[in-house]
Amino acid sequence: MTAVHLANNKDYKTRCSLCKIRSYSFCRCLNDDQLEIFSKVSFEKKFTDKENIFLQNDPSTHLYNITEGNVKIYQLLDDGRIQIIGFLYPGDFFGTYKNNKYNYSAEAIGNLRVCVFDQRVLDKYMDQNPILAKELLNQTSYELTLAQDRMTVMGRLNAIEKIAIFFINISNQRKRIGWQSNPISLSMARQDIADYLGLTIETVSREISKLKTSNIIKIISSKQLFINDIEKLKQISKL
Amino acid sequence: MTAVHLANNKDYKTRCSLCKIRSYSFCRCLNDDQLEIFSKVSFEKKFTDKENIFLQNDPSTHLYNITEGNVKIYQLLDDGRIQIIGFLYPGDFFGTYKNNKYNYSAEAIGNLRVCVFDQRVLDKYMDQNPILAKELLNQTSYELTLAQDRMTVMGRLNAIEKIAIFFINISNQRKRIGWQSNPISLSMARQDIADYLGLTIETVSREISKLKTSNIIKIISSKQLFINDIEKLKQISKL
DNA sequence: GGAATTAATTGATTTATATCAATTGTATTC
DNA sequence: GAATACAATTGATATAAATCAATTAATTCC
Repeated sequence: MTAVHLANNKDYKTRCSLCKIRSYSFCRCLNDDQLEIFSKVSFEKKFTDKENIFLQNDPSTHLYNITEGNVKIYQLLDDGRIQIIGFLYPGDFFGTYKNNKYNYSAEAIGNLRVCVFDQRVLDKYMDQNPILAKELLNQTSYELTLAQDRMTVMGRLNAIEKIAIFFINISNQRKRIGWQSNPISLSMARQDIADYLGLTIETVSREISKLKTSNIIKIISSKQLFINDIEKLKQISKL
Repeated sequence: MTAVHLANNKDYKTRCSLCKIRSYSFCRCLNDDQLEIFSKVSFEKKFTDKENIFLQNDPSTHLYNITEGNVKIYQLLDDGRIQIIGFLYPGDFFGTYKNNKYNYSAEAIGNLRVCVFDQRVLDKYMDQNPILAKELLNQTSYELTLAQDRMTVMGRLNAIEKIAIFFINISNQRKRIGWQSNPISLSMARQDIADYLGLTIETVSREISKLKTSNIIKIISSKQLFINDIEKLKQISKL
């Protein structure tokens, strides 16, 4: 088959056209013809649990889009202190669209499938497809508002308030991708929650226990919990 | 003069073509012809010290670009706690490019001049000028990396480390716009520094005093200080 | 399925920062 | 230029969260 033949054949299935999470992803803005080309400027890659996708300060060459699994992005200090910047889900993108080095390290949580884009190729592609540039701008702007909200959480909320908003956010995240919002599952370890909220594992554990004792949540298992009183939880979170 | 006449007359000066901070601003990506049109989709507005440009949760209609002066953007909690998200300088933009409401309040520090863009008009303009969409994406991506760095500062650095990195950032910011990097001026009050770093005014004051006692900085006046030992300051900041 | 390993919880104590309070320093105003 | 108001510093104490330590719970692996 020639390239022209491929482009004209409506039945031919590209990787993109088969993609299940496309409607949650930045590439949703592209039509079938655009997608045809788009699937040629990207490729798929797999990672396993705890595998690094890239490290902070590595020369940044690619942008990644999650198609399956979860990713943890984090920054490390010389003395070993860690700050988890975010937990990412299918449809989320990470890496960098431009800049010269990655601003954080990225690690797979469980089995992971990502769509990989070469920065320069993506950049060129956008010149022909302003709609994609606008969509990426949209998504990045939204990411920025989330990051700004998190500054307030990190700077001004106390431990119990941080935990409360963390649970509410997970619940909302589930709703957003069409899952039931209530029994929520904590895919990450307690230490990861601590490193995400700027607390210690002991404080996280204690505050969760307090929420349990006051019957606001019910611990099904250490990684699975039921929110008994969402209103009280919202009230505690202050946001 | 007709519109055609205007567009062809190279001597005609639009507001944009006279703008002094354009080279530091997202509109630097536009050529003269594009700028001609661009200056018609924006207008100028002035604010005085402590005046609000907009409040958090106001319906978001405009994007602002600072041409002169400084802006403080912040989030408020019901109980009065405040988190300053950022201090903005000429060339910085704020507000929102899309979304339905502003994610923070914005207030003028001193006399302020801004360039105001209607969201919808800007959005349409980008369809014709992908270069502008890409430039805004670039800038927003960069903003996002700064916000991510700040998560680590807020979540994992202690008071003295926060103050150190704050001073270093101001020094770098000055370099970036071509000012001398050393005697730095703190245009904001101690309380604002505290609200920016997630500390109290007393802690900020004490930590600054410690840096003075250990001769790392020299206080010229409460709003003007000289960095004696930038290396030691960097070392403290951990970043 | 029991031993070994790792993760999470709970307790005791310390510590960094907040809070409360007073003082000093710096503008502003008449 | 004294009087007033506001901003910044310094001191004493309280407290939320960290640290250190032990125990319990949940996985992993022969």
